[in-house]
Amino acid sequence: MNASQTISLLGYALLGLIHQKPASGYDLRRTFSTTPMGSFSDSPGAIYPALRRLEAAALIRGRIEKSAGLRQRQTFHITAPGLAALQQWLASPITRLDIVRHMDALMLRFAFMDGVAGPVRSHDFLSRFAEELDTYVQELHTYFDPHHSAMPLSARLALESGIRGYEAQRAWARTAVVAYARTLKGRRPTRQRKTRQEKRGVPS
Amino acid sequence: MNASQTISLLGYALLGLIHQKPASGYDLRRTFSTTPMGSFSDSPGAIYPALRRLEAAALIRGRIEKSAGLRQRQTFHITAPGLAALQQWLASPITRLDIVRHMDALMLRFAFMDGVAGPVRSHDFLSRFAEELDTYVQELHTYFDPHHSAMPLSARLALESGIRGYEAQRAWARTAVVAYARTLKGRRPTRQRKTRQEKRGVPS
DNA sequence: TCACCCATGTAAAGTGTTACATGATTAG
DNA sequence: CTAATCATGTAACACTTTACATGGGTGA
Repeated sequence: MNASQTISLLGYALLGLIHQKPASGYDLRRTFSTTPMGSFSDSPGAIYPALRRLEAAALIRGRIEKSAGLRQRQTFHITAPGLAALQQWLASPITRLDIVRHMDALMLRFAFMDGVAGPVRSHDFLSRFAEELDTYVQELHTYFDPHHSAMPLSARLALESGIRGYEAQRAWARTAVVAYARTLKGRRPTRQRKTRQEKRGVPS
Repeated sequence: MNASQTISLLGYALLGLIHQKPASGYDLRRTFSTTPMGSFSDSPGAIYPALRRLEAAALIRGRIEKSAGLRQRQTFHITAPGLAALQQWLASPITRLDIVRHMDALMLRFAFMDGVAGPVRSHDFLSRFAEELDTYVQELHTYFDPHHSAMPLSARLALESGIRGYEAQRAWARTAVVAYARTLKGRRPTRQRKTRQEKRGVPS
């Protein structure tokens, strides 16, 4: 509830994973080193301090387990304020800045969205995402068209690569919106109908 | 030549831009705020200290200009060691880690490559890039195939988005390799033939 | 005169990187 | 016995972010 606390992207990644399933620091490190979440560093110097920050903010709580004869192991669980922080983060609007410089954060938010906020929110997020991508792609084109002939070949190609990347994201978002629309089959109230999310998907 | 100095990605971006054309801090800020290089922050708190670090390392040199009646303005030029550092950076191998976590750095390197190292190097870089992408895309698929059915829809889609993105990059790289091959028309010695780069493109 | 653009900077705070350290258990 | 894996941590360092500060010139 403390208004001044900020949470880094790594912090949200940890919070989201712990929400899916309680985990130790070591578990989280392994998630980062063995799954496509590998865009996060698995270094202990990043993860353990981040966990301590989350715990200090009361967003997670650790329980020491001495089950096997191994070294003590602390499993973290999410708290009510932790879940609230996660939901608030997922609900924040998509800005141009997010598109230009924080695509990774947007994708992370979306990855957690079904389990935390439900498929209706996921669908809404995707439509907004596609819209925002659309305007940015147009922006890139209006820069590219008059400038491209004066650029070195590699610079021009690099810019094209970026544009292609954003276009691919947009195409993906559009098909994903359709996938959700099919899943949410027909009736769908104006906004949402109680978030019942545990209905499908989430094994937790 | 100091072996211990490290240069941040922002530092290389500045170095590369200054190599293309001498510029002041303000010029560089405007490049970041008005072109697709906007993935870098245009905040003075990042740029001016970075410029001072580069200058302290003797990679760039600033000349004060008082041309118009405006406030003093310092234009930075690249030095011989600066160009060497840039070339060394561009020549460094493409690693898996680059693909997973530093795609932005790879694209930046490529954007500068024609002007600094010549089109032959650009072509070689792209082939290596496509190869490395290929193995990573396969890696992602071998993770995705057994896991996707157990993932929440949004998580699965987020992963698919990542895979699509890498595949788009790969497709782009392949067409770009062809574009270079056409440009380098026919004869092309085993390695390189003197780097003559000013032949085409670079307006500088 | 007021606001805005040019142009450069500083200071505090927080975070990630790198490298090192510790100690128990298990497989060969 | 040795190496690898489990499991957690600390310390130094450099970097980016954010916010503030300064001061001249220009257009309304």
